[in-house]
Amino acid sequence: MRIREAAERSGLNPKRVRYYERVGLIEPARRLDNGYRDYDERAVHELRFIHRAREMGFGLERIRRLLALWRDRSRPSSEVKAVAEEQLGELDAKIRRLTELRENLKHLAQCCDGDHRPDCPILEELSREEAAAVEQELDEREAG
Amino acid sequence: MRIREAAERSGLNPKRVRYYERVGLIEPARRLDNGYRDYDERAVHELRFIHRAREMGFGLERIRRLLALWRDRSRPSSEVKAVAEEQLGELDAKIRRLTELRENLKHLAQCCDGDHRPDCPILEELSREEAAAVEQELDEREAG
DNA sequence: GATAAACCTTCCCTCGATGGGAAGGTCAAG
DNA sequence: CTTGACCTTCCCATCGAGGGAAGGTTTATC
Repeated sequence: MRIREAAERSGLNPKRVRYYERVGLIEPARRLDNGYRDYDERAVHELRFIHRAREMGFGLERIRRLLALWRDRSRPSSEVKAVAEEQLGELDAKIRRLTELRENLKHLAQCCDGDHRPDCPILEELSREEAAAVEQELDEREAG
Repeated sequence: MRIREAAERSGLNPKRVRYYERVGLIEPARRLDNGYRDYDERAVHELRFIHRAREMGFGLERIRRLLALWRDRSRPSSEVKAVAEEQLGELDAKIRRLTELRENLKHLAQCCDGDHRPDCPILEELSREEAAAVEQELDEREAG
């Protein structure tokens, strides 16, 4: 099976498959006489695993660890769960940050009339002179 | 005022200031005789504006538009609001996506015993043989 | 046997928004 | 005169790909 078929059957495309090989996520494929990569069912399974893990939002480093655990038939499920908890922690952090940004911006946007006049609390907020800048400067003078 | 001071007073660092200049977010700075960039208070105000907009989560292209509106004293606030609404839409989409990922993964992790045994619903989910793959293949055969 | 198409290969560039660091110029204090 | 703190430009790395060039192979069709 050449790369296109392996890619299609795992939900990927050839570029991504080559990329995953290049970064060492999968073993370098065997080559046919003409230099083409040659895949078997086992490889397709691994590629599908990677595809699904990407869909679930895992980064490639985390997928690398999940693959190692998957291959190890005697893994303790606690280790898999640990990877998942890490991922969950990251997701939580990102969601929290984005939600803060959203709430903040939503508030400002609600306060903006959105008419033909130039006054806008959003721009005012962005250009506000702030005590923080002064504090920062003081901090740095003292530290230096 | 040289770049370090301008950067500090706007909450940035010199690298970012040069970068913003390079991508055309700010005008190229005047140069001193020795080639050093020279900034005034107005430049610091712009840099601070950019810094705060970044903190609020805006990307540089959106900031470019906000800067243009900020400079235009006769802007209608509706245009500023429109930029903010775009940003809000993006934030919402990202949050929705991340929340879906989180709920899905949280569910799987809860179902995982997390003990010394190898059985794990997370790995099972990732390696599950799926009708979807077959369907996709069929779709593509038909299309081709 | 020619030709076109659909593949395959490697290689490099692009994205966003920086950070790191090299190599070299400038300036003030000790 | 040297040290150190600046400044300059330049290139490389990140993450996870996609785009596309340049060139080789195979398959189908005429």
